[in-house]
Amino acid sequence: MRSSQYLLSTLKETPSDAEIVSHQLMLRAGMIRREASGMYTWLPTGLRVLRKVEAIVREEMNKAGALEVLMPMVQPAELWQESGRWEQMDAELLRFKDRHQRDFVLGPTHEEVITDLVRKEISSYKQLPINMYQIQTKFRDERRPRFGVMRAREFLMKDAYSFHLSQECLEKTYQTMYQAYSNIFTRLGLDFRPVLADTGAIGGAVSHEFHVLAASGEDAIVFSDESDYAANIEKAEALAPTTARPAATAAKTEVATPNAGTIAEVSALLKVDACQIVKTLLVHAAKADEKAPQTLVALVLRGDHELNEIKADKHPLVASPLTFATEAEILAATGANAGSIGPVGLSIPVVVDRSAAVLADFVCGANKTGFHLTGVNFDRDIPTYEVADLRNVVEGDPSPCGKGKLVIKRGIEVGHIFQLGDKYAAAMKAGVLNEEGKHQIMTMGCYGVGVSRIVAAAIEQNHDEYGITWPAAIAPFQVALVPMNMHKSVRIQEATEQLYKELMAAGIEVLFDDRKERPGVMFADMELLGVPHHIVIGERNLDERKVEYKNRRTGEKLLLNLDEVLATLQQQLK
RNA sequence: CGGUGAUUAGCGCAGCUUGGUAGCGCACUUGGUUUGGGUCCAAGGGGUCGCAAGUUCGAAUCUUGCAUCACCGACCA
Repeated sequence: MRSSQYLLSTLKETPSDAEIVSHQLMLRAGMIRREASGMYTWLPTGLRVLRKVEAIVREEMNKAGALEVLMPMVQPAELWQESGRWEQMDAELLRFKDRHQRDFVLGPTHEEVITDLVRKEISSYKQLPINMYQIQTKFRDERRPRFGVMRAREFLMKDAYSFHLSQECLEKTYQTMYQAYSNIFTRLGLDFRPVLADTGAIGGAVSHEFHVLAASGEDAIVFSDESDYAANIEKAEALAPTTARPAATAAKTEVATPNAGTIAEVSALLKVDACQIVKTLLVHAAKADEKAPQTLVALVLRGDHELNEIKADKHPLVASPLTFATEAEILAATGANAGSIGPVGLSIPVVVDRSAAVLADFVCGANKTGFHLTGVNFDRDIPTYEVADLRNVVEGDPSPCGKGKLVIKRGIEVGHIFQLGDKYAAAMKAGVLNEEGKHQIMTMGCYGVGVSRIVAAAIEQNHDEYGITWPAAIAPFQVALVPMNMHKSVRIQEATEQLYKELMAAGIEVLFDDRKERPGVMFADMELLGVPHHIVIGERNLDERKVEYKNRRTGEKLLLNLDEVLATLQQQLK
């Protein structure tokens, strides 16, 4: 490709609304342009990278025995009504009507469509297992799109769905997919980790996420420093402390804490460490039955701990989805403002985190605005309560696997695999005849890869002060030809044209910068784009029939004879 | 959806307080200059100042409403 016939569209300045480095570099390198919030046009350079990611995903899926299909992006509402997700999913599901006033959705995922397909096409156990996938645009009307294509509303995803008669068979395909995903991210040249994950709204029992490690990652993932345990923080269990609760020694005392509402303020005012204070969060309670008015539940945590909303959401007393009480509800239930509430004397159920439950003589709100209690003890002062795991683990906690302590890192979720079970197949009555000739509901797995997100994640992990330093497998071009002042020198032009022809003939993806630009402009653009191998052709070395090779990532430079350029590059590209 | 902020040329921004019909840098066009790290000089093209209404002789500037965008939070395949 000659850059004079290409759309480089590089920017010298960083657009002001791009926050993270991958978004900034994708804009500056001319890879994407925003069309609306969370919706992007992929320019030629961006699309080249996207297609390479796609190709690797496709190859590995095919190798793993999955069959490629292409399902419609626009889906009829009836399927979603049948699975129950028409009601379950909120505004994230973009709904609209056609000219006949029939309801449709823009597909955020394809469990419904694939299940519908399979129940029509597959009728015998002999056709199972089957694993089908597609690489397609998804639309999720995110409340808050951000970070460019990292969290876009419209994005490219590879989604696969497998169907089985037995759990054993599902587990086998799950393992195959786990391996295929590891192969994909290894080939992409990314530093990634598979971690145990929560199954979330999609349902199912067992699930792993594949994370690319990056400081800008939206997810916290935890590792054991002594075993291979790794999990999303949402999923990681905080074990109950092994130490017994000390005996109560202090009397319950009310102290005035005017203007001290937060844990930090109370801690400073009373000179008590945050881990001896408990915080109380009021959330809406699960309805006992349709007639019961929705009331509240108090969640009690140590002052230095954070609520894990997934765990709270799953607690039987707590309404799902988890919602916090309003100021007015808090006042009505406790008689105090949010900054002064505590578990003593409440008339609503109290659920205490395991770590908070072993505290003695602790501090909490007095349920009286502007006052706290010191010397508070469970059982003595709070007769009825329940203990549960409610908090996020913190660094240094014992690993749930029993070996080692936890370390926390940040990750970008680029893949997610689920053992779904029969959730969709049962709701949509997708079954086959088994060996006994009886109708049996199938069990499902589903497996997603965020193809467009991978492009951003790869940049988060591979950049420097000059621009992108692509892993070899997904660079938009393999080699940049950078002639110095070609328009002034016939022999440079001839040498470069010759090299271009030679490299193209060898099947190498070359970007030939034939613009009438100064050297600095060309160097800056080729580095911004992150082309891995640069060949600089200048008068200086041409006297000895030599050109300069430069490696984008390592900065390594070599002087090459003109006739050894191709062989050297082929060696580098291996 | 709550909070905060923004919206003036393709990009980055100034002008707004104190109303008088728009400017700077980059990019773009032309000519020259320079040529191994985003040269320099000159001339030029490009803007219904997000939209609408209001106040006013006069609005980018003041008022009101709306829209869009971003960030923080909530939410989340």
